[in-house]
Amino acid sequence: MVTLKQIAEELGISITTVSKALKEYPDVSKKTRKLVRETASMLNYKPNSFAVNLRTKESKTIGLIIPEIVHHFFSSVIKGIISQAEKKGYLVITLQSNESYELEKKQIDLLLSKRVDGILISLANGTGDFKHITEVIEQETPIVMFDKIAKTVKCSKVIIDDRKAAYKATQHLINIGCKRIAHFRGPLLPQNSIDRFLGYKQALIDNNLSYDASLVYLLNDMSFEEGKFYANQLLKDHKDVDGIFINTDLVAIGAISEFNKKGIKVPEQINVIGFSNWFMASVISPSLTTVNQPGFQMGKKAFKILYKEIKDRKKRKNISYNEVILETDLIFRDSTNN
Amino acid sequence: MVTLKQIAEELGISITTVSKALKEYPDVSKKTRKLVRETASMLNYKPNSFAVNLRTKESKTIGLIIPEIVHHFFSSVIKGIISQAEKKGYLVITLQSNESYELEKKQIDLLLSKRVDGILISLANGTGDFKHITEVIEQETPIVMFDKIAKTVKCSKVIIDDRKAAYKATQHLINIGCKRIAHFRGPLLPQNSIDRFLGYKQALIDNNLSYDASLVYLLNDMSFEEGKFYANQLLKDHKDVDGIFINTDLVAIGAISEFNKKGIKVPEQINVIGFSNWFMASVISPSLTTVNQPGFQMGKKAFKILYKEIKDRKKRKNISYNEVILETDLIFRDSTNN
DNA sequence: CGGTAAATCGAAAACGTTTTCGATTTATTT
DNA sequence: AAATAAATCGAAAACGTTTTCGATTTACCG
Repeated sequence: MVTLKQIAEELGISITTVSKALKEYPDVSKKTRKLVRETASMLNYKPNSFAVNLRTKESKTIGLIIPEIVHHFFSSVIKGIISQAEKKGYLVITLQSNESYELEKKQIDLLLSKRVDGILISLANGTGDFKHITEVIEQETPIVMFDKIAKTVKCSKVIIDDRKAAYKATQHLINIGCKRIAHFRGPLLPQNSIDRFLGYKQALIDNNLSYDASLVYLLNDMSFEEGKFYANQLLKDHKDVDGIFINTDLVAIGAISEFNKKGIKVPEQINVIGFSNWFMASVISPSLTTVNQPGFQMGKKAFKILYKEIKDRKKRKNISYNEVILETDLIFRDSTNN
Repeated sequence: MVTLKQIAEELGISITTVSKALKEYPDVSKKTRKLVRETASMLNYKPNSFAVNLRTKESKTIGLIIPEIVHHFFSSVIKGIISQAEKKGYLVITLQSNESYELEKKQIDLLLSKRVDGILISLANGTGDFKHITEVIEQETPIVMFDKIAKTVKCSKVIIDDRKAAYKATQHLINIGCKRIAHFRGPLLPQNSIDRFLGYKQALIDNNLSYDASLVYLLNDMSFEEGKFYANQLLKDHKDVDGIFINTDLVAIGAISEFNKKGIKVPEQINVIGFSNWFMASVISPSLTTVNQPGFQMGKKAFKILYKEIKDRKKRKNISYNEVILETDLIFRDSTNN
């Protein structure tokens, strides 16, 4: 591997001058600059990033912690982050917390000890304690949370308004004439499940439809099978239900599949709205009306904010936390009688 | 940030001894070892990885280049790689080539200049020239290719036998009585499309079914819409087709969706087999018979091989290239009349 | 041509670690 | 107690870069 020293020796000048020539310092003549440039590219010189990192105290690398990689929404976020990072010359180290608080903590430590320039994180469902996050902030390493966040932690965030989105979805069900609307909700953590539930409830109340707790089903693993199971359960419990707002598309698809099997017509007998706009939502039949969750944009935005914080910290500007709420919209398809 | 120097000063001993005490060197007494350990953890010492990298010339980081992150198969591979890498103390920098040869080349350069310890890559569809890969090998940076590989390049590889898998799928169609079997094939690159086509063709020939080129449709973007389009086309061109082997699940799902729409019964009138076993294959109706492509395992295996090469190179052992072919199996579902 | 200003260069320190090898201390043996 | 062996320590170089600041050279002006 060729170093500055070798170029210097080749030309009989000092390492200093070589270094400066390669990075537009004003105190090196055009002649030697050109010379250095030429021999550098001739020898195929590549700066040793280990040395650069040590010297400049930054690695142009950020860490990313995601609960689950194999997931349409999250992989879209990853793509957004990576694409934006690459534009700014940053690389992304990705880790998966597997929805485990313990792993998440270890991974934060790992990233800090690798001295990444910043961290992007979407919290694991099980995470209820945030000391590992606040420690990052105290260490002055920029961090921004996205999607699954901790409201109480003071740092930048990029989210959607789950409550509002759920409200709009439920409102749509009401607008098209539903009177008895069920909800398949997610677990008690993360916050998103709660917010979607609250949006659902609020929409009912605001439209003078009585809120009936027995119409709300608490799911655990949010799987296709669970969708089928609770769809079946719902049919047993409440014959009069004419609409459901479901926490996530996969479950909604399970439910629709069960309805199809049982001969219940969607949307004629039951209107179904999902959440996320997974790719397959457009592909099943009937296609699924759902809330579009802009993963790619969320990733881009999250990186942009992190980038700004990294730059500000470098300039010793006092950083101000940013909280961005991305717009969601309802995608109208065939599972609702629009 | 606390350094070895600070610990040394704190205890009035040399940096050398501190360093040695922290890494099980035999020439430091148990007493001082204990002392150093204690103050290190008290001061929350974390070795500066930039310095460690510079000194040891390795970063415990590998690079990963993937054509497309938002993709069930590839995200499974990523997950496999990251999970395995973490076990061995390696971090993974992920880049997306977007199926572009030019980007792929740049990203290889980027990773090399970051001095990753090794590279994992699945080639972009457009990549027909492999100089950027052979350069990596010449630079003595371990590299292993997976899934979309270059057969002519001498390095370790992890793949499935696309040809065999396609053969088995087609054979199944024949076994259940299909006489006129169509094929929706992928573009001329990557090699995988070719191999799947060849497996299809071979199965026909081996079973004394004449190969009819007009039953093979060449797709471009492998999308849901294309699946619908060519399913429609097929119905117009060939009324007698009773089975299709389709290059990838998404297209197969498009085709089934079109058949459903047109009132063509699957599998009664047409048997359909896909490829990949995407998650949604089990979710549509009828559920899709398909070839299971073990992404997670592929990721794990690819990292394991890379890891071995990294270790071997460090020990200056002469490395031998490894070519692993993972088993695939046919998942029998409702789109074929089994 | 002398003197000043501007342009150009390089020595050296610093980043924080690892590791070699020689020095010193302690323990063991005769 | 002297000699030897074993245990313990530390100085210093090295990894390759960046950057400060002083030194040297060149250009410019009167």
